[in-house]
Amino acid sequence: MNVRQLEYLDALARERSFRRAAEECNASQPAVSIAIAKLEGELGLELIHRHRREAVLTAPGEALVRWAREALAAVRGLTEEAGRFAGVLTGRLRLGVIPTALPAVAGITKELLSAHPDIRLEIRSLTSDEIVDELASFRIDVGLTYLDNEPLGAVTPIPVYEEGYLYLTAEDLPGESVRWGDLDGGRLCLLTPDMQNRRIVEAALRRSGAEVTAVVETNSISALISYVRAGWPSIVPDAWVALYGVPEGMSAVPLVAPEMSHSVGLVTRVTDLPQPLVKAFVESLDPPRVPSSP
Amino acid sequence: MNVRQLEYLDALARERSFRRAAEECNASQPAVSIAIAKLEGELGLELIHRHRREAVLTAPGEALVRWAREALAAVRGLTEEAGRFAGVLTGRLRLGVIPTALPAVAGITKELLSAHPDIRLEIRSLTSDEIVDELASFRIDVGLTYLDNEPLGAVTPIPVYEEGYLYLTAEDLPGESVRWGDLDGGRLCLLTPDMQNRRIVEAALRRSGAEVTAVVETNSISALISYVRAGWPSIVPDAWVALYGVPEGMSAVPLVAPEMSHSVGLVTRVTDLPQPLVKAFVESLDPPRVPSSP
DNA sequence: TCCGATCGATAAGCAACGTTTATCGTTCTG
DNA sequence: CAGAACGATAAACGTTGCTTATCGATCGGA
Repeated sequence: MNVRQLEYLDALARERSFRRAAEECNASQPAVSIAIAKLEGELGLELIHRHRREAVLTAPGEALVRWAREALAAVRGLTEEAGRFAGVLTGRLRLGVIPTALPAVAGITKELLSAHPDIRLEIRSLTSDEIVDELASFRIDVGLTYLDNEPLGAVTPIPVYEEGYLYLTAEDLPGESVRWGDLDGGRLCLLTPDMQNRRIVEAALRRSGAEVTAVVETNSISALISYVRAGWPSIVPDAWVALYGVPEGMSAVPLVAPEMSHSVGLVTRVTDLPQPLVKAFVESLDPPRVPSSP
Repeated sequence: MNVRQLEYLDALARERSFRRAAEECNASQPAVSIAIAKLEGELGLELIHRHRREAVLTAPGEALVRWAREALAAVRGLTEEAGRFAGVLTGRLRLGVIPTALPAVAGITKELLSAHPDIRLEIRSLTSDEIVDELASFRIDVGLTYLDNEPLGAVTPIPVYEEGYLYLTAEDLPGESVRWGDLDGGRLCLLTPDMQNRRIVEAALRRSGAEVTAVVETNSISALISYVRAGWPSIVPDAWVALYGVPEGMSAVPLVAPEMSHSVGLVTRVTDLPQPLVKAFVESLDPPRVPSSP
């Protein structure tokens, strides 16, 4: 049994292709073929259906890859810990982020990167559900998501900042703020219902008795803002405005009555042996940062 | 990085000797020397103080061996799982047992062994503290210990049987039972105070206001019973009597007022990915067994 | 139905690795 | 001071894992 075999198996499970798995591991396709065949021989099991066009794991393969990932995570932990002792933290920290928190991610990770220049970051935009999944299967190390809204999996939450909500429109607004109730009857552009931010907004509107029409739904906040320019107002997280500023010709005012906010923060796997990179990341947040423009 | 290197490191940490570590891994001493040197080279760290006579881990070594054990446990899990799918559960299940529960261990594991003849058992007599330690450092897989008395570590408890207490003496006893209070002023032979059973007995005596003299203290229950023969009564767990029967010329009666019992059971590491061998063991306990003579 | 693309398995050659036995220098012990 | 035990080193050897090149099989589109 070899660590390399486990890496191949993991990549194979993820990519469903010998070629792509080999590429991901910086190896040749036969290397993966042979290594997996040898692993199957050692274990006396078929791990992969080879007759199909798509390389799909068998039931045993599916079960075993979980252990492989567990082992690989430990090996990664070992390597990171070694780097820590050698004075330089190295390795790739894989971060899953919900779309609405993406503008905040640079501010949050700034300290970590400057303190440990050898760390590489991998940022992936994921839904909150995907974050829980990928954490559990060791495909990301840390998630950045809502902490207080919907049930999380078996994760350790670390609050980072409070997300507030702004009303963004192309009109000139008279006041300093808008009440949720004022939006009643409005025609808005909102995120798609599969995104948690949309569900948060819906709940706030419902609580204040406002009914709105979602004229446009999108899962991209950039698209959202472009629709605001085109005339449909929207509700956006304040972090986005902090990053881009208020676009020319638009106004952004806080939504009040009530002034709502939701806690956004990191989630990590629960473990009694924390990954050094993750530990360094969390410690670099001290004192807790709020998102700010660069 | 190689699984074999991690095995060597683990064995080295345990044995504090290159030679013994090599022996434990069925390898030659230079194999271990070279592998560790190579690992140190890869990580850029000194893992072991070599100048001393005793090979002792450095601080980084101590930290890294924890990750190594984590990885090795996952590899073991993978192997066991593979065996499960192949139809035969194989591997060694390492069981740590408090001395007073030793007579029960055969009864508890009987089902597992007959259901899976390829499983090998390793039974080690440990104190309850050691059980928690060795579980955490992956040196045993399951513990058999008291569940309800003193704080356990981060373990999952599974009750197995209730341990009751008998008064064992070489005299003829008139009644069917003895009250704890009746022992006041007695001269007994008891286990040493570092054993949890002794602390349980002390607490029971204190509660019923009885004061006794521990004429002989021992950490071996066999020695205890030999002293009973020699004339000093004692208090023994009922499991021992169930195994050996009441020795010739002695009497054993339950201690009552109150009739006390303590829960004895298995403890396992908390994990969301249970070891197949451990899982099979726990499932083999269904329905819960009580210790019985063979 | 056939051609081309893509997939994974196989073959052959090669370099690197892990292991062994034998031996050396050092350190603790009686 | 002699002997034993320890770990490092050297040399030799078999194995492993990797590469490139190629094959047979399968799927999709004209």
